[in-house]
Amino acid sequence: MTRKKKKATIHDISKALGFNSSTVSRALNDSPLIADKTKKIILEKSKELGYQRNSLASKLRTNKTKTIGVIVPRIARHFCSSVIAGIEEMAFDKGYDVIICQSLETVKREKKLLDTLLANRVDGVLIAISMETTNFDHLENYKNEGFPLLFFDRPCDIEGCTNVVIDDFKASFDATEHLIRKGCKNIVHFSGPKTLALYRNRWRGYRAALEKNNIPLNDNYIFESKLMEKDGVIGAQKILSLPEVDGVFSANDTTAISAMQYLKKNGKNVPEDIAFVGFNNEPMSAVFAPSLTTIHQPGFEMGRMASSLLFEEIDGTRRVKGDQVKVLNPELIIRDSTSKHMLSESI
Amino acid sequence: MTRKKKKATIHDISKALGFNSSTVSRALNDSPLIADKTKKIILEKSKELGYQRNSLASKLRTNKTKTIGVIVPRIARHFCSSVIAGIEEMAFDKGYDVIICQSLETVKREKKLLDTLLANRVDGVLIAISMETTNFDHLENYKNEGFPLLFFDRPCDIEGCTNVVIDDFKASFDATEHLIRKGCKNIVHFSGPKTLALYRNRWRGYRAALEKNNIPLNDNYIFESKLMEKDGVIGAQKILSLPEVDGVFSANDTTAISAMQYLKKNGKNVPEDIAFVGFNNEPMSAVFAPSLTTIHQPGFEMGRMASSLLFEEIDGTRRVKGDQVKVLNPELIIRDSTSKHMLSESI
DNA sequence: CTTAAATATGCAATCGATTGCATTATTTAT
DNA sequence: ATAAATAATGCAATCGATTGCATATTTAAG
Repeated sequence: MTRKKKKATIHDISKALGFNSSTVSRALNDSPLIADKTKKIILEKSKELGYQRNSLASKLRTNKTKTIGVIVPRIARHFCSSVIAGIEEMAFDKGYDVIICQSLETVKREKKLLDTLLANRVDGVLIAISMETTNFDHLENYKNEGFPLLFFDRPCDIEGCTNVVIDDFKASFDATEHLIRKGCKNIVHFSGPKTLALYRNRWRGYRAALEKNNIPLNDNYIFESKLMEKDGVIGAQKILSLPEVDGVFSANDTTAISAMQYLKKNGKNVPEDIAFVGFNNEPMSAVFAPSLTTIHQPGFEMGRMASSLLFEEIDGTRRVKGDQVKVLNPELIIRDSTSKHMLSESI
Repeated sequence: MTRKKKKATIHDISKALGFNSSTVSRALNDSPLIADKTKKIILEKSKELGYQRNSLASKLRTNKTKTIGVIVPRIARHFCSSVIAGIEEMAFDKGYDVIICQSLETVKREKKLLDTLLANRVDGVLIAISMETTNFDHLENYKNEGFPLLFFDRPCDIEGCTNVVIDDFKASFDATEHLIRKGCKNIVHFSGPKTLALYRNRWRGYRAALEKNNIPLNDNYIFESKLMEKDGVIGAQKILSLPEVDGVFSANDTTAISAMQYLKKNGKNVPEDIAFVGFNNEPMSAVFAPSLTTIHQPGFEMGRMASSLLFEEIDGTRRVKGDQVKVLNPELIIRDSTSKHMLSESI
């Protein structure tokens, strides 16, 4: 009873009507070769039989899957899901399907997913590599098969690949300078793994802002971690032992908030004692008290941009030589966590 | 140069070695029919040629895709992504691939996604239906094809389908009674669309708790909406015109927090003037001040449970007659938004 | 040293849709 | 009215892997 019904095929339609299956196929694809009258008959029969194209067969034959793969570290991450939203919108317009996967920040899963996508012959892949990914062989191999591969958010220097990123350097520069303008002199930076270009760039932006404002660099002020919640607590503890610290620029919001919570519990006031700037503009950052000044990344736009570039590559409109980089502009969102020292503001 | 390389097939291996392609196929599938010596030779050659199975061909031939589809309203939602995490873990163990899709709460997309999954001949589908879904024909049709279909979170009464849900009634009952114990007498309920069984159950739980405690029901206290952020603002405005209200049980956290923000801005104190209980245990609920008392749903567990039931159905271990329901237990997480009136606590 | 049994490999059909080329039916032009 | 052009349909190969059955090879048993 719940036995899997055999689904109708073009051959069933063909037999039922006396047309050849090639005619049926063409009719269902609305080919101009087929007479309108015939199309109508075939379409009706196909509805009657509950026909539905077997994509597997079609994809096998045509060697085109009209499907792209997307690998993100974690789909629950607000930024990732905005990018996905952008990708899906664009893909929908172009008639592509999207397979979404999460690497959970591990290379092992990343490799496996890439293999699966390849086995399913997706037409191209969009990827934000995992934090663990320091060796790029699997990505290069994939690229060498001749399939379009495009990096977003976390850039990667592979011949023939496009990178779509935001200007992390500028964003971090602005964020840090904002702290400086608010009067901060001793600014800690919560950095992610420097193996990722993205975190290196944020770190560079931070340093550049200090240098430009003649504030000496202090290596003790750089806390490198995976930027998880617990790393915020660890960071806050370190800060408590550095009483001169009056500002923090964190490379993500989660860690910033976790640190602020810990500091608040331990008698420090934000922003009066220590000002905070985060990165990512997570929903919780607007809701936390004090609300967190942070960098908004145009995730949705990035998704649209990345996918449209990928589609151009797939249909041959665009050829990538060397490596190409598209840079999107982030935006500093000023909130309460940096509202101190209004006096020293230039406005 | 970036030309798509033709990928090696079993026939290439077969030609290169002089074995028949069927032997190659069996060898690559580690069939006991093939001599170990031969397997080794074939495996080596396949590596040399960079062979990778064409899943499309394999799936077409075997009529088994080893892939399941998951449709959720929105992958960014914390609860959804925990369910997905649970599903992926289980699927990984069983050697299944997972295609994740989001309906964005629209029936139109839901239908389209179901079609696409069907066209790709997934072995089964897990779905949390969209808020708009009041007509179940597309789901029944899918089910009638004889494919396993399983509902989670948002139950749906279709012959032969299993539902995996949490006990919304009990959770809401507990949540409401918690407010009552804290001394609330005039409790508003933010409800979702009553077309969804889930929200009906939460509403029933709320009513039952009031009845049990001899608190009169008041229809003016039921605010029905789609539970978006803006609905929290609307709810808060209504509350301001009902000065006797001293508690709110919201069917989700987002709306609760948005309402609390608005009330705070307008001079009301939470929990002193109005206590709040939410639903879902979103990350931001722990971080908002005051932190929100809420219902935690075991999303991860639900994902594991739902997918393992689906796999049993796929491999025929389990047969579903009528409709089967698995109920998981939610947990009340008590935080600051209900910390008033400690005196009246029984403890 | 046969014969039966067991092991290893090959052959060919199959899954369902697509498509180049061939064929037939219908128009159009002369 | 007939040749030429155009439109509509059919034939058969193809995509790549799998698998029931047939065949060949080896091993074991008598």
